[in-house]
Amino acid sequence: MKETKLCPRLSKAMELLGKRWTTLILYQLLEGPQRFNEIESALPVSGRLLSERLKELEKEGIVERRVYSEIPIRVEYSLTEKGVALEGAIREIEQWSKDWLK
Amino acid sequence: MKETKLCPRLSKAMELLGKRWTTLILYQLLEGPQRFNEIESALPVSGRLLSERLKELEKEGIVERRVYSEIPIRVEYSLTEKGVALEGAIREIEQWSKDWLK
DNA sequence: TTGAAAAGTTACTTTTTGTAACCTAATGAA
DNA sequence: TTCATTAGGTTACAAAAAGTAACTTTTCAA
Repeated sequence: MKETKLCPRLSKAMELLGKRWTTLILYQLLEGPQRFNEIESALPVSGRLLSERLKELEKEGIVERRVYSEIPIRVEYSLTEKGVALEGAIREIEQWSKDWLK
Repeated sequence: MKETKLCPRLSKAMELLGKRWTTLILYQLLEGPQRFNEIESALPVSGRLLSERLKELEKEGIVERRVYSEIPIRVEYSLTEKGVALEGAIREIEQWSKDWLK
C-alpha cells in the first residue's frame, strides 16, 4: 500500500464502514438491539459474513454483544455510544438515496 | 442472494458507497475538479481500481469526466450535483472519525 | 429417536483487489 | 536518432475477500 496525505482517521473509518454489509448492519441495529438470526433475516447477508462483521464491530467498540443464558441461548447485539454516534451519517446516506436514486 | 425487506435504494446506495475507495475518491473530489493522476497520488489506490471506480461513478451520474485536448492530454473529474449532494454524509463520517477514532 | 431452534463454523468456489508491467501519443534532451 | 518523460490509462496474474451450502452443539419437546 502506498503512503498518503489522507487523514488517517477518515481512512480508518472508511476501512470499517466501507466494508460490504457493515453500514447496513449498523442501520439495522438503529432499530434497537437484535438477535443474530433477526439481523440475518433482515439483510441479504450470510451467517459467515454477519458473524465476521459483528466481531469486527465489537472489537472496534461500535457494537456490543450480550449473551442471555436461556434455553435456547439468546444473543443480542446493540449499538454502543460510539455506534449510535454514526446515526447522523447513516441517516444522511439514507436521505441521499431517497432524493437521488431511481 | 436472498430476498430482503430492506429499502432497495439504501441498499443500492451502500452497494456504491460501500465499495472500497469510492467514498475516499468522492471526498477527494469535494476539494474541486481533479485530474486522474492527482487523485491517484492523493489516495493509496492503484490506477486499475481508480479507473474502475471512476467509470462506475460516472455511469451513476455522480462524477463527470471532462477531456481537454491539450498536449499532453488533460482529463478532469468533478462531482455532479448528485455527487455534491453526498457532501453532508461524507462530512458526517469525517466528523465521527474525528470524534471517535484513536 | 427424531426433530427443531439458536448461533455460529467449516469447506469449497467465485469475485474482487492488489501489484507490476505495458501501451499510446507527443515532446524534448543527448 | 535514440532515449526518457508525461498523461491517462489497460493487461495479466497472484492474493484476499465474499458467496454458498452443509455441518456443529446444546437443549427440549413430540
